[in-house]
Amino acid sequence: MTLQHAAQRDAAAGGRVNRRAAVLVVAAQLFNARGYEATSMRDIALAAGIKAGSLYHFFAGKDALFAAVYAAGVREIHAAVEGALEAARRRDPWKRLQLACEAHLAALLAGTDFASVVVRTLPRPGTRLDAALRAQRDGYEAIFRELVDALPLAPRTDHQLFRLTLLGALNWSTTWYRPDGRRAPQEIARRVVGLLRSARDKGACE
Amino acid sequence: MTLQHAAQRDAAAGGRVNRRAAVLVVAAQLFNARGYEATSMRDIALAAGIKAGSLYHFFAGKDALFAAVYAAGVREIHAAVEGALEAARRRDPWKRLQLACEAHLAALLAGTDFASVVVRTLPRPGTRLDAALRAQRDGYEAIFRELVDALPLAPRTDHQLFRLTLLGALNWSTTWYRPDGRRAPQEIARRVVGLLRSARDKGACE
Amino acid sequence: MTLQHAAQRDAAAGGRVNRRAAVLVVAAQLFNARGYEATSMRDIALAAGIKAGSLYHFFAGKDALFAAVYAAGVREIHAAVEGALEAARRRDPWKRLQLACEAHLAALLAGTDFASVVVRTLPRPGTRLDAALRAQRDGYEAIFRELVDALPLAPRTDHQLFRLTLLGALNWSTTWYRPDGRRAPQEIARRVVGLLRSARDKGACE
Amino acid sequence: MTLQHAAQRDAAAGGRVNRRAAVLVVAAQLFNARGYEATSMRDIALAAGIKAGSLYHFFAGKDALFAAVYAAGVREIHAAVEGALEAARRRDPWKRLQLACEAHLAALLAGTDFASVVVRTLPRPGTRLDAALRAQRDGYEAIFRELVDALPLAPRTDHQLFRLTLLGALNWSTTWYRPDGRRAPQEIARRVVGLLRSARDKGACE
DNA sequence: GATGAATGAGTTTTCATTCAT
DNA sequence: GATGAATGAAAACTCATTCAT
Repeated sequence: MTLQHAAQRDAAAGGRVNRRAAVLVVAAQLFNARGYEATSMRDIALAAGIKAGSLYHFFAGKDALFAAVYAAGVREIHAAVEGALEAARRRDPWKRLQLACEAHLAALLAGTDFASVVVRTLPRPGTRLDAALRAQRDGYEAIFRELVDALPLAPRTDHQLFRLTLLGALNWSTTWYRPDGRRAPQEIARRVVGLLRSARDKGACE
Repeated sequence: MTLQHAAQRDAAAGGRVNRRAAVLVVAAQLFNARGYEATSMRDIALAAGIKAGSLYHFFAGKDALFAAVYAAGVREIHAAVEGALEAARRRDPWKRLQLACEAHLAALLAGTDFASVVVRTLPRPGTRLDAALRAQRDGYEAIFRELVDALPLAPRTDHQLFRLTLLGALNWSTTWYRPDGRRAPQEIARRVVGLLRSARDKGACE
Repeated sequence: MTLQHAAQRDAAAGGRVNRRAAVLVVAAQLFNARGYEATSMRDIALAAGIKAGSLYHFFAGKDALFAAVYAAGVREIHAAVEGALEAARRRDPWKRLQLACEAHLAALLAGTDFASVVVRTLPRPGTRLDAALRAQRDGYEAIFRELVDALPLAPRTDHQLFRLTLLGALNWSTTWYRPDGRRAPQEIARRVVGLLRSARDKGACE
Repeated sequence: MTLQHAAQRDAAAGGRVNRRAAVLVVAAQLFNARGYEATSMRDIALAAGIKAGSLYHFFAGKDALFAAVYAAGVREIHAAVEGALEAARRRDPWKRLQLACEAHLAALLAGTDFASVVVRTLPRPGTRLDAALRAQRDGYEAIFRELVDALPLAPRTDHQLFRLTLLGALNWSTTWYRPDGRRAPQEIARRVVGLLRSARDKGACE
């Protein structure tokens, strides 16, 4: 959001201010639409209105550019979720989880391309890039570890698997969600949490 | 499974038998490990022990080869799930869903590369390839539509979202599952279903 | 003509008789439509209803196949012109030239693809193929040398250039002639000869 | 001419100046010597002293490169003929036609490879390239339409066929002309026009 | 005769990257 | 900062030809 706004402001101002930010924005769009491999540096340069060689003034290479996009994506989701939790500091654990999920999914499905990239453009496993990005993502997911651990779940519930199931269901929605659908991202998130809540916190069945 | 076995048998026999099947197997491995774009026809040919040009005797092009791999994957998962359901024809709906999920996840996480490709190597959206593969997958997912519709879910439950949540959680596990983990695919599947079950069916525990 | 008829007869008879002739026919079509380089042996095989490898039972290679097509074309034009001249043995030289030109142009523009290939698909100069084909064509063009030499042209007329001008004008028509045009090949030929005749044989101007 | 001179000057100067022009020159040579299909981008790059990939900085592809060569050829012939006509504005129609033909044939037979390509390297009919080039050529040939229409030809003479005959005879000479021949291009042109003139214009000799 | 498989050399084209200007 | 030129490596794919069956 921030990045995109900055870029748009610059462009509108005919400004030379933050070319780097503008590059990031179009790169995010393209990576998101076509994937990492299928997006060429030339494509990005063209969309950014500069020449391919100029990209290397801002980023060491394609990997670095992608990493920057990814990092921006993680920051964006992170900020959205933290913001939501900030505003609900005193609510009960389920409500907090629900709000976090709503923010998470809104960022993924209705936010900028930066957020989508994080979930949709998986770095090739095993690469150096992969390790770097994984670290970023893990930092973010720690939030959900805390949120889930705070839930009054039945004993013997596997908290880790609960978290992975929840995030998996949410993240997977990027493969089927269509913006014109009849459910807004927030509602989807609320309902998914609802599916996993039910009798969970009454300690009933395992 | 069949394909891989056939190919290995042939190779072991020093046989000339089914080169096409052997190509499919290594292609599945590579597509799975690196993704579609990052896997070159040369890589596949090299791994298959033939020259790159020879691939075009068996497959019209890279797209066609990928489609064949994908189709084999869908068939494999489909067969596994249908087999499991066949053997449990008289069981209650939740049990049937659980068995289907176990078979689904076992195929994805412990099966051949064909199965994994279906979930992990998403074709670029909008391509002709994408449409073709989507059709194949949709056919398979119809099974789960039936299984979910058969559940005694609380009224006003969104069946579609229930199904998408379940499959999302299962499919997403391909991004975090490690074979050396302490949970077998079947157990993971059982527990995920458990998380979604709980009091869903009017509070009764299985 | 002969070749094509033979091939059609064979095909109609479901016959296995003269596969070679059938290959020649489709090769002529393709060479004519696309040129030598742009026509692949596979294309030819496909159009002939056989597999590419089988072509090599009939022809030593692509060059040989083309040479055979070309030779058939030369023979065809040759036969047409000789036939016309045969039937006009006693006519005056201009009439004989006119009839020859009519036959020549009819073969090129309204005959089989064999004839067109001779004029439209020039072999790459300098190749062995080129030399071979040039010989064939030269044999044929000798006819026109005789016909032109028999004309009562004004003294000091360059007979060779007259012949080259005439044949050039005729042959070049393959680049602009459209079958739906308002002039039939024979009429075109007659008129071209007419343009070159005029006062020629009155000994007037040079 | 201009292009070639520029390129040669650059090369002689060891200059870095106009690589694009140099590429055009060698491309014209090769297209002319071998034809479109038989000339590879590698061949051109090699002859131009650059790597194959570098060609794509100057031309979008092989088609575009050929089109550029062809356009240069048309321009060249066009300029030569217009120049000749310019210098003979007040001459009689037959003389003007003769001068145009001389310029045309000199360009084809003794000019650069650009000019020859126009007549000798026919694009495959039906392709997009074909249509583009045909338009270029048609523009040029309009000159001859005017020149022929200005002739005092006998009534009922088909002007179009007269023009096609003339140009056909001239253009076809590229298939038999050898530079060491005893007739210079201009003389050939003059004589061809002479053959078509004769008593055409009401029996008067020039 | 016929063919399916295979190949080696080739095709056009793309791409991330470098660097002198 | 910016770029035009250049490159080396690689991409997908084609092709004429061979040969065991």
